[in-house]
Amino acid sequence: MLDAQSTFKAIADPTRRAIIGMLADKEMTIGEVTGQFNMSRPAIAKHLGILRDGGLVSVRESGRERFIKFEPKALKDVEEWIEHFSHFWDDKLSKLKAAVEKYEA
Amino acid sequence: MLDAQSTFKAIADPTRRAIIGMLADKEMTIGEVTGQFNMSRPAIAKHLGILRDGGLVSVRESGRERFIKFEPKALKDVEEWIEHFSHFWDDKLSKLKAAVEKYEA
DNA sequence: TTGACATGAAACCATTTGGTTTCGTATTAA
DNA sequence: TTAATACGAAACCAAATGGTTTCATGTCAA
Repeated sequence: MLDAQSTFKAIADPTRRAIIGMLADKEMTIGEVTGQFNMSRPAIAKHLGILRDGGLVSVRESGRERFIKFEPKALKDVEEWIEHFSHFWDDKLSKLKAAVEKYEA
Repeated sequence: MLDAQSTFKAIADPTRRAIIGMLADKEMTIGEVTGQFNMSRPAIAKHLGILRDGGLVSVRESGRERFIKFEPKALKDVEEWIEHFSHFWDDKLSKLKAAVEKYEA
């Protein structure tokens, strides 16, 4: 069902945000991700599990490896929540952008 | 110093996101906010403290009351982190928007 | 086929989180 | 002046969080 809560929880941790940043560039195995942190593999695996619960990554198994891939949709959902408040910092230019969006739709 | 971490932590809780939603409309006292939840006042006061740590609200004292006000800047910071990944769902139209933004700047 | 590799899973631990109740203290209203 | 109001602060608690170590298992390579 991918509820928003699990996504917000997932991005609340700095290690997990760093992982997302790495995975945005390319798929990585759990071992490769672990190599980027001073932390045990099980700890990283737990973080990846939470990221998956939050819909932020998917897993592809290949032999004994697991390739982790960034899934942007969940992040887009968070962005849309924030957009509810964007009129606070939106100016006229941003309203133009919104109009353009509407035109496209 | 308003580090991003405290802001991400602040919005990770559903009660706190609900509080933000209410405060977007108008300033409220701690008692008023509490009245909207089935939760004790100290619990709400703690949430408000975390929101303040995250830069999401400010407090104005007036007599025995504390008026809580939504502060959008911190949310904008979160949005900007997400924007780092927006090219995943951006299409050509969004690139136009980006171009317009650049033109303005 | 044997050993190294990549991972899952479980048990465990300290700290943080999200809540409570209780009590103290200004401030306002009657 | 007295009582109710709006809040802060402290003590406390259960559960969640973020980490560890240990062990088991399937897969690949020599």
